[in-house]
Amino acid sequence: MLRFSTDPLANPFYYLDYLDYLLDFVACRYQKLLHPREQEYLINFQYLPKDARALYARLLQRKGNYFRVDRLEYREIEDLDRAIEDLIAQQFLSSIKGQRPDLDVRLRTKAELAKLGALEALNLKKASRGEIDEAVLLKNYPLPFLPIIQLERVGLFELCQYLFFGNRHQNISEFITADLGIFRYETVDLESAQAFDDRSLVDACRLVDHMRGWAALLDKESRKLNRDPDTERTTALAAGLRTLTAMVPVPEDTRNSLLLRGLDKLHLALGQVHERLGLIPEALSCYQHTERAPARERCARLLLKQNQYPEARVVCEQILQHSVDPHERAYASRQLSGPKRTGEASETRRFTTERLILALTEGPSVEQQVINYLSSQNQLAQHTENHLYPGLFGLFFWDIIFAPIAGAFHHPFTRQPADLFEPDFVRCRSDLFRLRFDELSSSRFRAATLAQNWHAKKGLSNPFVAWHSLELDTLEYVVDHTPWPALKAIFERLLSQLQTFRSGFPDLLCMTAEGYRLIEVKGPGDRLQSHQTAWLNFLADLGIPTTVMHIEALIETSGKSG
DNA sequence: ACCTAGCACGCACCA
DNA sequence: TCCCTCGGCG
DNA sequence: TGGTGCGTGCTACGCCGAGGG
Ligand SMILES: [Mn+2]
Ligand SMILES: [Mn+2]
Repeated sequence: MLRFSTDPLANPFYYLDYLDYLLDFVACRYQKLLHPREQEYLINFQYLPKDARALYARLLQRKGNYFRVDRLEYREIEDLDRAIEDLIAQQFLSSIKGQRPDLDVRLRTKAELAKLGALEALNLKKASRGEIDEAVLLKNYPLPFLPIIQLERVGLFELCQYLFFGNRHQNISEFITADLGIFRYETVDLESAQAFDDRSLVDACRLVDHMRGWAALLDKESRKLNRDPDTERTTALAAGLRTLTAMVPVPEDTRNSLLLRGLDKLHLALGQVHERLGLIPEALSCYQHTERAPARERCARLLLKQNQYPEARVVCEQILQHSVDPHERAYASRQLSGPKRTGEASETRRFTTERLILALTEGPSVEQQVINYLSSQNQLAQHTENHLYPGLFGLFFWDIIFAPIAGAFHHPFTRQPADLFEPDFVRCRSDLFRLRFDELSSSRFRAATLAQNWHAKKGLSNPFVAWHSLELDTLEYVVDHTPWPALKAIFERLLSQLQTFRSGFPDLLCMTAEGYRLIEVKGPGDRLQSHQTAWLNFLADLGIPTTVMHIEALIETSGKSG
């Protein structure tokens, strides 16, 4: 693995080691994807003095692009002014000199503005921060010079980061949290690892990511406008939404799943905002660009709203034919089964249902209170929910999940292979899976693999294994008390669509000497969700005792009235 | 994949 | 005055 | 009354301190 030290005493420039590693990694593997100008800037950067590179690395990790020089305090950087000069000379920083009066206000604290008399002069003693910024700027209140620098070339470093991680949310701090052991990652083979091999694809992915960011902003704005309406802002939002929607690219290379996944989510997000604004036809056309759930369901609902019954019916039939998403399927079958009658569920329930009256208290969760109750009845229960069978899956198939398939891993901080939730994840590893299923039919192999991987991998990130909420004993107990055909069927269902079927498992595992049962707790007002019903039925069909426990609050009859 | 995903909860609306 | 959020940090 | 739809909030490293209310 990587040899780093995050100890600032022993290695004051530890964070620069990380940036250097990342840039070097990118320069080696992605040189062909970088434009000549970009390569040039990266070389210039590496030739800068250490202080300058360190300052840049520090600022790159901070929020925003503008910084007050008088507020910079980094002990390891000996000559700050020199570092700033060097960075400015190579255009990695620029100096803001009076061109941005808004920054002169925004980067000062309220206390500072008060001391300068701005608040008193403009009657802003009780104003909020936002009002102050606006008013001081508007009134052009004279403020003394404030040295401010602007971070430049941010886009280039974002590009490098994107090439390294293959996503927008991981950054240099991964190096630190990993080195400190806060997150631990499986070691993966990075010999020929490349996240991208085509610049236009990188640009497309980054564009889609940016657009999703804007879509998220519009989403937030539309929620706000739903709460307190404002016609002017609604018009502006609709215009922005139209513009953004018109900009959505049509992918040239439809084989790249990273891009397609981003586009799917973008279409869904835009459709939802349109819906919230009541722009039904526009929402429909967004949803029609993707088959990712719940796009088809939203289509059906909107068509119904427009009284286009035959069209809605067709979409529902498509859902039942092509979608595995339990929510979509439940909706579609409800619609197609005609006018609903009470008590008639779309899918017959094969699990049992119980009622339990408890004196519910404030603090602990309903699930915990049921565990306490069961414990008072001498029954041992744990809140395992989505961690039990997926956890077993993760441990039994660990080496297959992290198998060195081409393109699956491209940096050292990988939680999961890039194609984990793609439809052909299993197909690309079909021999491995076939063999493993064979091996697992031996109870001895199951026991050995479970314990072995538990100890060998303990603490390493795996999307299916929640180390903190599980114990080996519990897993061994469940493996011992589940017939292999049932376990196999659960794994196969999981594998049929990992993203969809990794959730919806019952809350509690309740263990006795003879065997276990699974309990989904439903507090007052809580209801079964479609994917929960689907798993409950599936598990019950396998002969695993499965119960929904509806909790009713014990009403206190004595005490104060009212 | 914290620029998410899964879960519970609360309220409105309907027959 | 306290309390809360958020950003910086290892 | 139960069945729905839909919005919200919580939680994910944890500590510390500045800033704001
Ligand atoms: Mn639950
Ligand atoms: Mn529950």
